[in-house]
Amino acid sequence: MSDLKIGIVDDHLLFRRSMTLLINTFQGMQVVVDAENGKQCISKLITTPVDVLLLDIEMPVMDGYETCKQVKTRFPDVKILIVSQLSTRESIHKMMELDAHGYFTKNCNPDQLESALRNVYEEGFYFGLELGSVIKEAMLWEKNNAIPYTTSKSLFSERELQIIKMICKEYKSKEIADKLFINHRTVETHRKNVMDKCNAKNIIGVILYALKNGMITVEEL
Amino acid sequence: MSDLKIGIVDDHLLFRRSMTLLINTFQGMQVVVDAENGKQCISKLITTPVDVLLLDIEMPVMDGYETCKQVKTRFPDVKILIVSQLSTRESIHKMMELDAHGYFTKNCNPDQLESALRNVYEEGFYFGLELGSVIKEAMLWEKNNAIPYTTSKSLFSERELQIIKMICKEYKSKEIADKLFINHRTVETHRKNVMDKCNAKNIIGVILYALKNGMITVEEL
DNA sequence: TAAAAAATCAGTATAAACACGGATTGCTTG
DNA sequence: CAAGCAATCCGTGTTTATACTGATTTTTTA
Repeated sequence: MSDLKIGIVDDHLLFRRSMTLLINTFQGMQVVVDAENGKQCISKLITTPVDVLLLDIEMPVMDGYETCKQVKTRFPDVKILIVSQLSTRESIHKMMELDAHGYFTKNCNPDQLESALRNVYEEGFYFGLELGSVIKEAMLWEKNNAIPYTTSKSLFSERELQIIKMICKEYKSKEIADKLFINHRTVETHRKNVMDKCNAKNIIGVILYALKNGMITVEEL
Repeated sequence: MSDLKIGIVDDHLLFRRSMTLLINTFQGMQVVVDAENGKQCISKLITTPVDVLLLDIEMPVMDGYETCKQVKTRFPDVKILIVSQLSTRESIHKMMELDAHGYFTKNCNPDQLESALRNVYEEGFYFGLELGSVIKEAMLWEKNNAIPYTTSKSLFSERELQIIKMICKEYKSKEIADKLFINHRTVETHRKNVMDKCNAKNIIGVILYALKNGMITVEEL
């Protein structure tokens, strides 16, 4: 049986190189693709096939979410393993929507990485143990258990998040209202609601809350 | 001659382990200390001396700046090499104030890491090549050259940054004024000034500008 | 299908932020 | 020393955001 071919996509060269070294110490695995962003990754995959792709979420040029989508459609056999600093409900849910094959944080144990790569290839999916509580709750939900799924949803609705992002673009309530064709008082209601949701005294608290929890990123603004 | 003893301080286990592997491939180097934060690092250094300490800036519990200070006073022979995602003027200047022995970003080349470790130990300092432009300007300044240092200073003054941080804590101008024993109109003047400095329409623009440029971080808030 | 949540609109009032002026003090620097 | 800048103070007025209410419609979900 030939080696398991691994690809790494991360914007930090040092991380890529040291990870390559680490992975090459694992029996029967070999890193064959190394890209610093999604665009580069896609073009490399055309000439060099991989079995499992290690994909960072936070990247410039083309981020992990977009890359994941494209790889799945263009190279459906490639298993995708998301690597991230974030372990929020939101980012995990977002990944599940994308139907990636695994997820673990940079805090994970090297042994976990080895099993992650194997599991993803052999069984098709892997979850880092450090995400246990989140996964447990999701499974309980699947079993129609007492813990309702709604409690684990994103704190903000899509609309609210949209408005928060526009506030970050320095738009005033009136301007946002005009762009969304709604009343400016509605925008103000949304502002009030999101402030209540995260116990913020003003909208700045909401923005920083969203940033801390990865609902929005500095890069996208 | 015995091996160069290296210590790694970073909150990401995976990064520490893979870096350890990478460094151990370098001739005459060995990682002997591995800590996930400044506190743990200090206690480990008491029993296990190192020659060079790889120090991450962004960490919970005790960050890189504080750790650097403490290591320098308690273990003056240890050379400190800062590893960071940031390569802003501010963070570099901050490091220079702390009198660390080297600085490079996580984007650097593995070969650079090897030379960094050697240079730091043998010559006492190292700068990553990717910081070239910043260093060049700093050197030109030292030579009393045409490029004035003031043009490369942080956009915001210390006072302004202090106030921006307090705004992020959801304090109102009046509350900030009370805490700093100044007039609330003065705080408003500061708000106006920083908005002008980065062409922001409101204070939210200033906060996001500061975040984008690493003057403040989501973690510290 | 009934209940819950999200999205919408709105009145009244106050508080806070921002705009545009101007000014003084002290410190650094060419 | 003159110029520049940071930090401080302030008056006047407008705009925006927030507080405290209440409500309807549509969508989602249990």
